[in-house]
Amino acid sequence: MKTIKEAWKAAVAAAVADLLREKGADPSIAAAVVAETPPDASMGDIGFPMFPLAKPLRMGPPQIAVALAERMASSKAPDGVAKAIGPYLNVFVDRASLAAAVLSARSSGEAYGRSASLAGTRIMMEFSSPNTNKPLHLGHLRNDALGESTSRILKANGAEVLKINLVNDRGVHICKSMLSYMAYGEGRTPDGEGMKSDHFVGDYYVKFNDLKKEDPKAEEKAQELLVKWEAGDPETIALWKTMNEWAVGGIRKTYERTGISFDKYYYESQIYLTGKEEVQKGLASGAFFRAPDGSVRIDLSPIGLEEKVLLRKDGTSIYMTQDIGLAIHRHNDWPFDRLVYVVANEQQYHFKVLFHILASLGYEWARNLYHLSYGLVNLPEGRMKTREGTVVDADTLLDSLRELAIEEIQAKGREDAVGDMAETAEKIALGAVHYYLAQATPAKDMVFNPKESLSFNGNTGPYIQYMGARISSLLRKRDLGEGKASQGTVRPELLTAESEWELVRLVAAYPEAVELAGAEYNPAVVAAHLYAIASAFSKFYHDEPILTCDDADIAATRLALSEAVLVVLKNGLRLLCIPFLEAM
RNA sequence: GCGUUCGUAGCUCAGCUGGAUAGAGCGACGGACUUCGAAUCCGUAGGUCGCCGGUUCGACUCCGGCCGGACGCACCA
Repeated sequence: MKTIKEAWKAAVAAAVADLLREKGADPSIAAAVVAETPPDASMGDIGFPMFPLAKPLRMGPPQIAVALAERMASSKAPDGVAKAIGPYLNVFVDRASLAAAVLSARSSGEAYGRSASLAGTRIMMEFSSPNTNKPLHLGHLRNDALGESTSRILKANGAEVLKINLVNDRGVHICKSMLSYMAYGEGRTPDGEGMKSDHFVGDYYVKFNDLKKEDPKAEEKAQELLVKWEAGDPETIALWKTMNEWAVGGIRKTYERTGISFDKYYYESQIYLTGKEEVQKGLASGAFFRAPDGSVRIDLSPIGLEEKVLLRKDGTSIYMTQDIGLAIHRHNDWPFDRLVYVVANEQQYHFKVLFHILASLGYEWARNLYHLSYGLVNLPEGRMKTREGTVVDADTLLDSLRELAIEEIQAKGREDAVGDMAETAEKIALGAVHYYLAQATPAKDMVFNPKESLSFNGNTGPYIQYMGARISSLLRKRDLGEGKASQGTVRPELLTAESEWELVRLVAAYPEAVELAGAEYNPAVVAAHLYAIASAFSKFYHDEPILTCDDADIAATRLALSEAVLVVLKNGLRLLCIPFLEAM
């Protein structure tokens, strides 16, 4: 579709340039013609507004459209016709040729929707970044889904992507769960208690609140424990290691469950001291300065901010120091063209400053750092709060969604048709969550309504999965010899119904959606497109007989269209980390 | 106070980067299964796109100012 659009755009621009020359106007403005999509297929497939040409041509937009339509009719144009519709010049592309192109998507398989728009670009994606004192919650699920699916989308556009996870495994919050375990643990283990290990650790972190009530010095003691940890106290390190293994082990299980993976893990405990040297270098080069109190700072007035401390007067580093060192360290590990940080929008200031600092140090690649900022996930009752116990934990959420999916399968009596019911239910649950998270624009805060995501109706992941399952069912039946499709010939020109044409257009436009999603780091673009296709297919399926069609050629062609739709659904769902289901 | 960001149907979200009558889903109401899977489809109701100006042939979209919410403005991470 893209190439067709561009061919028409070039043809229209050429005709406009001719017209401008005839009228003695500057022909160079013809290059600025814009191609858009008319609101309704009955108005054409590509639209060119004539308004901007009115002044230079000293003609009304409708007359310009007419003049151009005549000119294009006699000249050599791509397949299709251009018509004047009011102040627009609209192109009706040749349906048979576009349909033929769309049906060929079947043989492209997984390659359909890939582009080379980012070929040769190395992109490092940092996401998830869990703390090792508690299990993942709903907010992490948004981060993970955004990071993983954006990575897949970038790869689909030809980029080489390295996914990395920075585990926050040190600090006073980690010490709190350790202190709490020292007080209440009595040598218990996750295995002994039959608990998922990250939840086990998380429970002790929560119990720290009890500890504070019993022991007013608990906060102080946590600080002291951190000092012991930094000093390398063997007993402290041993407990820290044990509890971290529990936490990280459990978190990794959740990643496996949700289909998230990383190419490389970084641990904060191993790198939190890096960056000091870089700050010293910056001091030497004059990018930073030493304040009267002895601390090292940077003047941020060039970006409209004040000063930022980079090294304390005692020479110890802070969060920013660490991130400076880490970015440089990573670029040495794997020289990237771009580095994308998937981090909540509350850290916008941090990244703005970080990027400026790295640029001040003279790193060329610092210009291609990007903070993929996303909003909070709230509940209908308001914000999730650890203290109030309103945090929706990821495993529990998936468990309850799975239970609901099982109930639904049972209610429809599809236990046998589905095969492994537990596995199917799990995939539906994952589809529900990942789609719900994907369909919202990343930058915005969103409300997660558990009840709504469970409904499996309307604009949801399961709805899209369902359309995939229906098409799969048609293909199974065809393979079993049902219907006449296998005796017919696929003839693209037979796709004449409006619902068929709508599907052709949407399948044809899918690669552009993937490209746009990549350019914007926005999986919601793919989600919206998939829903549009699923919805259009549902209408088509309802209105037109496919397998049961009497005409063998029509049956074969409609089935071929369904297969093309299936290719898009499969490819698109994969980009969104939503499992595809043959049956549900 | 300053900065960033968001404000579209009762609720949850789209709106192709400035174009044609502002769209979906949920919820409400009313229809469609002896026929390829009804986890579906069709219809009705519901909007001064927060408010006021500006730029433009044209603004939900860009600019300015208000109003309202969120998040920042650490020698915490």
